[in-house]
Amino acid sequence: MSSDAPHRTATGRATGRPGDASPFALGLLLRQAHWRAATVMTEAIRPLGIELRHFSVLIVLADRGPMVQRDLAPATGSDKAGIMRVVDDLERKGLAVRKAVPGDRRVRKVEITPQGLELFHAAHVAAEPMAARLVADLEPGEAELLRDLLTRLAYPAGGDA
Amino acid sequence: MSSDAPHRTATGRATGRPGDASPFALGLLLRQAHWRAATVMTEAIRPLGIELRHFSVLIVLADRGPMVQRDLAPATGSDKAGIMRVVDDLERKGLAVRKAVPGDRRVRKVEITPQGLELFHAAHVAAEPMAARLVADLEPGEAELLRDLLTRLAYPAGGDA
DNA sequence: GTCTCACGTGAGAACGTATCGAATGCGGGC
DNA sequence: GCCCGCATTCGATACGTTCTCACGTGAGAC
Repeated sequence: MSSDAPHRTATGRATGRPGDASPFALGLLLRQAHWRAATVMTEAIRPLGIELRHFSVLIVLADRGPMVQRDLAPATGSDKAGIMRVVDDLERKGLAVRKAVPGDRRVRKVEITPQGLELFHAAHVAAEPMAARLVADLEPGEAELLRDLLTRLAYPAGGDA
Repeated sequence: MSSDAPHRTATGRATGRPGDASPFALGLLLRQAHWRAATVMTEAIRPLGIELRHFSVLIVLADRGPMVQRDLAPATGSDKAGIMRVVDDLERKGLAVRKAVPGDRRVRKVEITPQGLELFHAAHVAAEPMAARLVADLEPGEAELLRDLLTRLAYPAGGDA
């Protein structure tokens, strides 16, 4: 066993376990961490009757106001067809509405309803304790540090150099 | 603006944008970061003819040796049915083989082939420069710090308290 | 004999891609 | 200046693929 690694790199091989220092370690960690966060947040908003894909659309609508479906797709990271289904669900639940745009008869502006805003706020109340549990193993200040690092990783300067 | 938030929390509302301090910010960042990492890594190993779901199985097989499909599912975070198809693909490509276990005729041990190990190594070579580009916006040492924080977030002490 | 376990298969939902239909804006021809 | 094709764009739909959950079959444990 000691002779089969004569010129191994300093990064090592992927193991998918804690301590992995391979080129794939960061991606594997992100997958695992995202899976845990998504599981926790899904459970948090489940009592409200929606899933994360619906909620991410509500976030964009609540933050940036009424929006054309065309711009909604890249903003949520989904595609047009996926947005269609989510908006269909939101409309069926009365959380958002499609409104015609006076100037253009082909575009349809999506707008969050007061009911949707109410659910949006309720989700925050429900998610706050869960979010605190997520970072329970981190020291004070480390959660903010992690957010900063992730922000720079997720949104690289200059779009995507 | 100053009158509509009499008792707002210190965390604010979810925006899905950099600077978000809501309970959902971490999850949204993890989603975005994971999406970027997965996209980069998928491109890195695409020339090898496999996808990430195949490669994550190869990682486990290369790290822990031959493995029963039953244990392979939780190790990769996938479902048993999903493992089935992935192992089918790997077997078809000659990267892994199903072997009967002498004592138990129902279990089938999955083992990586020399060809699979070769591809496993080649993937590291291809992924290393991509992984470096992923963390290009981070200062020296911050990538290791991020890995440490993510490890503690993804694998909380005591399993999942 | 019965219970449990592991593998495999099937049905259903979700996701992404490709395509269609409707509408707008533009440019050439009259 | 007005009208008619043409490319573009948005919304919506259809299709193939992938993931998830539930069930069936064969093998081992008690």
